Amino acid sequence: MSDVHGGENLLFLTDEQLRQGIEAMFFAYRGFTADPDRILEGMAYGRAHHRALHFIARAPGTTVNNLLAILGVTKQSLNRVLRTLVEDGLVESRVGKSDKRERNLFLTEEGAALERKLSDAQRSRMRSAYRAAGPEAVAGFRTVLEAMMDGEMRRRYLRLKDGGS
Amino acid sequence: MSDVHGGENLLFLTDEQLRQGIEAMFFAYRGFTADPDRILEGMAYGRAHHRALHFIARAPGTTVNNLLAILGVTKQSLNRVLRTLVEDGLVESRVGKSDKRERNLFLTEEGAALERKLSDAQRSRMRSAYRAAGPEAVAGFRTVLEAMMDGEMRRRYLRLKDGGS
DNA sequence: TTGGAATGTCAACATAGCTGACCTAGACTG
DNA sequence: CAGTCTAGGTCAGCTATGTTGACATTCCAA
Repeated sequence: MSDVHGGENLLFLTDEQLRQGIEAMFFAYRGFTADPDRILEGMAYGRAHHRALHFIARAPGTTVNNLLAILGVTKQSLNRVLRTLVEDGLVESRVGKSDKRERNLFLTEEGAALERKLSDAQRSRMRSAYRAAGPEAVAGFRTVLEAMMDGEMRRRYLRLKDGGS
Repeated sequence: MSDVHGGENLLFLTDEQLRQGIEAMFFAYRGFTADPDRILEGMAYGRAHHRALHFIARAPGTTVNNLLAILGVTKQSLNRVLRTLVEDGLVESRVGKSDKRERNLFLTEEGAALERKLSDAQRSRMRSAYRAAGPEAVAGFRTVLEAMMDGEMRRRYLRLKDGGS
């Protein structure tokens, strides 16, 4: 009965607290995407293109299937995005070496340049937020985000994070 | 010069660390929206309806203009959503008392029921994440999210958070 | 050699955002 | 009171991004 009023771990989790977390997530995500969106507006690209560029930059040579799973969209949807990126010379799609059914995706110079531009903008905001909040807050931030992911996505995230490819 | 190698606050912010934060945000947001999305799929509603319901529940009697500013969409876009919610009897739109040009928005019983269902699902995930991460991580999470918002959105968020309406 | 997996393509559609134009009603101001 | 501004609604049309379903191609593996 030492936990009768819940202690930190329960008292803490009022609906109001949770709702504030939900709203914080909503407003913060808007900030999170605002800068790349601004860069992309006017170009014929959107967030979907940004995401594709990001993960190709992150894991050069990744396959379409892998990208599909990371992004969680249908292949038709991804394909439309990928096609425009390939047509515009930002992404190169090479037939797989060991398995020729696969396509390995790479950024061209131009693609890498755009990715860097988007990435820089997004990192810059993240850097400000991290600096303003301090190292301990950042650790907590990461911990909560990880706990919020779906199991499958968490596995992918962790693999990217400390695996590499 | 005591900060010559940056101390915790700089060393910390390698591009790799920042990228991990970006990816964590991406994957976590997917989890964050997954449960309400699942509930709404099949109904004729989507995330836009969820957001409208949420903020009307949060600030009953809010005006269209206020909602517009919070959601950051055009009135045409919001109107389409609001119209279906009113037609379906989930939201009530009352002519303003002091200013009859305004419309004050309220949830009906039915609207409140759906909002609760969506909200419960989303809170439930948030609660698990908070519990798993612990109170200190939660505080850090909130701090970083606040720092990540655009100025205008941060003001709105804080007003909602400790103002009430 | 046949079955199945990986990839790509076409068509059709839904959702949710956008712009621009235009309307009414009501409020405010000279 | 006339004129202008504000809140809201609506119409038309566009874009980006997602969805299904159907189907072709390529090629690995049992």
